[in-house]
Amino acid sequence: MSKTPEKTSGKTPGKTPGKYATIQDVAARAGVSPSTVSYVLSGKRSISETTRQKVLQTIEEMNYTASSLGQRMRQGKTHSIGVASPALRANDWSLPEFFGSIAGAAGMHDYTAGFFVDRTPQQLVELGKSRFVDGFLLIDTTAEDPRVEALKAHHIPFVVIGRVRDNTGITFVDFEFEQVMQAAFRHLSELGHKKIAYHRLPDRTSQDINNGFYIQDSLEQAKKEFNMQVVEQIVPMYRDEAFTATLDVLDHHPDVTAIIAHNHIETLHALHERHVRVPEEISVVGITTAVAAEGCIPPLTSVDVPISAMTKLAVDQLIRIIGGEAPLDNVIKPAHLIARKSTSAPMESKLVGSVSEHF
Amino acid sequence: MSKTPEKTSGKTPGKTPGKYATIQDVAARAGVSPSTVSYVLSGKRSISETTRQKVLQTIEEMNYTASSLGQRMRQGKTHSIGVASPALRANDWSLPEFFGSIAGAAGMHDYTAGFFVDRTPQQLVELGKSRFVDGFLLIDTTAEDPRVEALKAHHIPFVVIGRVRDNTGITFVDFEFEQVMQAAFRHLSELGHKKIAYHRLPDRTSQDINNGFYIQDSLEQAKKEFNMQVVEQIVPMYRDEAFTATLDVLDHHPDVTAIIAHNHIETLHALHERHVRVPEEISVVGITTAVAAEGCIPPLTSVDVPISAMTKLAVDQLIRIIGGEAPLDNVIKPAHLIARKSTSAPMESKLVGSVSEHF
DNA sequence: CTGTTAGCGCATTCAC
DNA sequence: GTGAATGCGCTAACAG
Repeated sequence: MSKTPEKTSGKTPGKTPGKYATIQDVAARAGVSPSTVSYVLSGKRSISETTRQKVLQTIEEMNYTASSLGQRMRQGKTHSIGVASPALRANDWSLPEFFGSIAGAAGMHDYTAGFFVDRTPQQLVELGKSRFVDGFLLIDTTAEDPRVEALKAHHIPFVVIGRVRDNTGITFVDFEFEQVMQAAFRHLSELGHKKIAYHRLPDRTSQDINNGFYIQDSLEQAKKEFNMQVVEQIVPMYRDEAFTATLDVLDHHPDVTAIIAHNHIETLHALHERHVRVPEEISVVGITTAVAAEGCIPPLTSVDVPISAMTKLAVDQLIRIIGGEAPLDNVIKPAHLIARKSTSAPMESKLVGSVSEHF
Repeated sequence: MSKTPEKTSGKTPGKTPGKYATIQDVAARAGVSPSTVSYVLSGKRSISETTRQKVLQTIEEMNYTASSLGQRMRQGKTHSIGVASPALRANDWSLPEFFGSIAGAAGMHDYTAGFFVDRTPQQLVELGKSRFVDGFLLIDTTAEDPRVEALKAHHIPFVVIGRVRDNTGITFVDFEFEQVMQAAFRHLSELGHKKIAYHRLPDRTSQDINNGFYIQDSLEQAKKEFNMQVVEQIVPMYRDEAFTATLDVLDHHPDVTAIIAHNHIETLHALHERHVRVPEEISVVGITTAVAAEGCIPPLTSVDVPISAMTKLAVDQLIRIIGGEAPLDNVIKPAHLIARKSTSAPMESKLVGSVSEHF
């Protein structure tokens, strides 16, 4: 199959505008009007089979692909959404899943996702007003997030992944963090655990990240609901302190039979280093994604955060809003604990008060 | 009047019902022509201070921001680049730095970076031909990468981060992998190490990922250049096998005084588990990013891969190409070993042949 | 069933 | 120094 050697011959002789054929070129060559070509492509009205074939063939011959620039211009939309994120954490293991799923979800709607790291609210507003993007996905929101106010004030479409303190009038997709601890406590309680350790987030984190609030609340609720002794340790998320904290539990709280960990990786490494078998000697519950949990040794019992599902939903909502449709109801993805291989009934000998009873 | 009686598109001065003000609106209100407004904004020709101020003030009043849609249309460019990546590895620690730096570098040129995960060469070509993006950054290229051929055949601008087997006529930015082993060997040799272990990549990986070739070559060179005993172990990148391999070294090669590791995380964990002190008892050299290396305990001596610098350069090159300029010369970022805290002189008692000499 | 036509918002030539 | 006019490539409203 030989490609047209003379690229310039598509239109007026001597004219070499862009290097691609336009819909006009195709129409001229096929002897029809531009709108016919457009309709053949979009299928928005019926075309006689004869002309359809002719147009299709010409498109093939000229190697034509519709310019999204023209389409975007005509439609007044950029077909791209912005993901506004604060500085990226260097060791966030959920990031690949996060990026991948956003890019994938956007792609299904023929949208691109562009990433805007660490931009000011003002910059985001400019990006929106200039229609550089059609709207934003906001991630890692804080309780009082200035980006939310700014975008709202300028009527720029956005969806929050997470929540802020005052969620009235905003569209969000979040995880049911207020049930996380109950789910974990319930599971451990049913297995017979009486005394557990929890790597609590430091207060500053709790205030900065909105999830912090919900998790703290959830912990208080769980403590009321279940008769469980809890050793609380302040452990910043994503830091090596979780390693030390775990060793601390082993050293100073030998009767603890389970650990609920935000940073399960470090906890597992610490236990492994001390040759403490999981779950035979101690159970571990994480809060992470299914992919990460299944990758653990042993596969981690975890309250799974459905990142892909959440981002997909968020993208869907954003595109509804961009398209002028009313968004669906806000969704808080329920927290479910998935029992994998890192939890079991506690060792008899370690059970609180059982030492004297059994020996 | 036009045709539609109700579809007043905001042409009436001072009123912008739901849409944004256009350059026409501003011009009308300021009593000048659209081109004047345009020139005030672009500074591409001189404007009398009087009108300049008036226009600027009107822009302020009407809260006008130029539509990038119109600009893109006029310029024939989308102002967005695509990053074409195979499936994202779930535990690639360099990903945040990678994404962040690409987004940042693109932002400096007023470009967005969109991520296209796991697309076929054909899909990428369509994306380019439809001017959905202006060009591509190709990452994780293989020796014979079909994406390269496809994009080249259709004259779609692209830059490779990495290299392919035949690099004639393509623009790339890469790291000097062919010097990595020499750098590591030299450092260890200077410290006095005589016998070391290397976690070699499996052959299949070497063929799939172009880096593999260069690293293997580098290893052969280094073995010739330095008088060093080398225990080679096949270890897939990014897998737990590195953990086991490290334990193997400890168990079966007690006289090894240093390890060169592609997957330093697992190696460090294994050593930590066995209570082997780094660098007192064994030295470790990694091949990773500065950020990751500095985050290690102890801070890792490493042949640093300058991800941010490479991506920035790649983005710059791509944007030159998109703009019709000739790209600068291809760059291979030199491999430098940065000595941090994970290497030191070997233990006297472990030195090959030294046991009998000293005791 | 198909063609004509009018913009989408902007940057840029050409006139003055 | 400034304004008027011209498309960029496409879709959709309006005629046939």
